[in-house]
Amino acid sequence: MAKAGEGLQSVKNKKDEIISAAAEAFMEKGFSATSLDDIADRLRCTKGLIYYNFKNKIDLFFAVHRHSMNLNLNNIKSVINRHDSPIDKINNIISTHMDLTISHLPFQRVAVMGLEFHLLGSTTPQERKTLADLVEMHREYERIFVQLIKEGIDAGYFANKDPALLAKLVLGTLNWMVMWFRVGSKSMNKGHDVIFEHISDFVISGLRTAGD
Amino acid sequence: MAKAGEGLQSVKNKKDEIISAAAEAFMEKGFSATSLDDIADRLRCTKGLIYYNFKNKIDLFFAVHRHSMNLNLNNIKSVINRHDSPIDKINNIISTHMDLTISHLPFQRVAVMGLEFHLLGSTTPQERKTLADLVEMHREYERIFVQLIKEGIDAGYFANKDPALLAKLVLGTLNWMVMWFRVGSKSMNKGHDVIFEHISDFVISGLRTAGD
DNA sequence: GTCTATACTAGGATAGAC
DNA sequence: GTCTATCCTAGTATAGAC
Repeated sequence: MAKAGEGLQSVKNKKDEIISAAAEAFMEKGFSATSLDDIADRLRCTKGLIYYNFKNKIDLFFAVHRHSMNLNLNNIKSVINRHDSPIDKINNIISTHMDLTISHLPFQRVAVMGLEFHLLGSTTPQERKTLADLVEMHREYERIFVQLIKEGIDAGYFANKDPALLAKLVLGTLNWMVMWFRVGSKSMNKGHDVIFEHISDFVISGLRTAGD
Repeated sequence: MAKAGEGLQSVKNKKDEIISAAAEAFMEKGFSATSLDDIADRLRCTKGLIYYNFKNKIDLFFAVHRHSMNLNLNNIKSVINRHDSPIDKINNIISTHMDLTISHLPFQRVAVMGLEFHLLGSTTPQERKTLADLVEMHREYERIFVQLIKEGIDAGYFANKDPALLAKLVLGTLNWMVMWFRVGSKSMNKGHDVIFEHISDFVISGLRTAGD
């Protein structure tokens, strides 16, 4: 199992503290329903401090979102740079993704929320640019999956189907975890390793599409 | 391919019209960010009319959510009542779910949103009851998947793994469609049938977990 | 840097005309 | 039934004290 989330300094500056608190608040209520007072309350400070560190609410959300994507990309890249076989790479990338999900649930929730953020029309040009950057980070993340699947197909491990579609299916299975995975949940108390293994098996074998 | 969505009268009363418009608005902006004026604008009426038909905003959202779940449950039940083999049933339920997703995208989006609605604390007892009902409908829907997977395992089609977990993985793959599927999207212009087939293959083969 | 005002507005909700 | 007018709270954002 890959150790995810390293490379984050645990001594945080104020900005990082706000980002963490915001991630938790956004996870619980979503972007619009979360007030800056909600976030400030978690930090035992007032929203004045938030405005000192961030331009406004959407700016803070973007910071959280960017933090999530950096976390994901850094971890996943360190995995694919190892010289493993395609099938090992896929296995590692899957377990890294799952590990990130459970270790940083609030950030993963925000990453998913941000993905839904069409944020149609009402954004300023500056915001649009930031949003485009973030979307590009998601694309980059997805491209890594596409690439690995492609390699797996070329190596004869996986069925010869559209890698772009397959990547979306794999990411669907993995990302949906944020909907049902709860730390310390009783209904799913097998222990994470067993869950990880089952999910990994499901995805790999889905990619093989052997049966018929 | 199952024909989904029949049994909805196309001559709608006002309540249904509002529900449809609300579903579209909620899909675009989410619950909190959607104003009643947004919904009223789509209908070319004023929010007065909405308040005449629904108690308040959350009440309207619940109505949309309930509508979605009824649609889903009715369609899916008509499929499993046919006397097919387990493997055919699974195939049919998957294609029905996908068909519902693309035919009623706004409602499926709302169903997913509603699922995220922990709506923590701030709800009234009455709202809590409604919310519990809706969650129960999701559970019922999921139980159908669990049951079919169980049958598939017993019949020797699928790997002997926890059906509850497998159902979550299957539903993850399927539900995640609402995140990337766009009607008339250019990037995914294979035609729906091909996409359906690939998704179906992926899921079925994931359930088999044959490989090792 | 952090907090305490306080300004300002969007938007949920209601009363009452038609 | 549907709309107009209005109320009013919640919550973003800012100015300025400390």
